[in-house]
Amino acid sequence: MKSGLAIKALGALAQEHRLEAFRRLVQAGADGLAAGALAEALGVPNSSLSFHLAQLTHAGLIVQQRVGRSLIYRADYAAMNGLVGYLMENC
Amino acid sequence: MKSGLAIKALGALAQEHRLEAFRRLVQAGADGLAAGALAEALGVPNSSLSFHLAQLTHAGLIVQQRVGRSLIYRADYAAMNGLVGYLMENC
DNA sequence: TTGATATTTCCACAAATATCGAATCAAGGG
DNA sequence: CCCTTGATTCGATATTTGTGGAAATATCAA
Repeated sequence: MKSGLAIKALGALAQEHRLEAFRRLVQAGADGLAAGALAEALGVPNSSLSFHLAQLTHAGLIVQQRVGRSLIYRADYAAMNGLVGYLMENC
Repeated sequence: MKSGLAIKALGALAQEHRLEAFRRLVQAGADGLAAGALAEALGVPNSSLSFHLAQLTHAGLIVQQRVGRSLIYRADYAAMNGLVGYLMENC
């Protein structure tokens, strides 16, 4: 991982709702979670969460898949490992 | 480490100049680096770097010590390990 | 096609962050 | 005491980020 991407990932996780959302996606594992379920769980309006999910997606930390009407989000473990690896190597 | 502090640390590292400054402080080891030396190395005005060092300090990632006219900054390895540990446990 | 559901995009606005010159503060030397 | 050096704080400004209602998009079911 190069530093530009690491900065994006760090910034994506450096926010209360996003860190919590990511944590829950990690716990949810391969099944992932629908955007709506996540919004309700976090007590955040849909539009706000959508913004945060976009940030996490843009940082490469989560991925999106449409299933029927729902958009399922999943944590990208490899990206997370890449970030931790970067921190351990460089810092 | 609890999530509030993790968010502060993530946010502190999620910036080009701060990540680079922290990286250099880690490499510098126990000797640390003076604020001025760091500012010159990064090519950032003193006042700007001072702002960034304050952010890193507030997040607990670095510590400050006055030596004569200079303020020496050092990376706090324990804090960094705490952050990585938090990420590995929770995410 | 109409309607219901799931979610995103748009918009406007509030709040936080980044930048950097100038003024200020601390410490040491002559 | 005065001057220089090293660094922070202040102040003004530009940029980015976060928020949430309303409108738009997508999918499915009847």
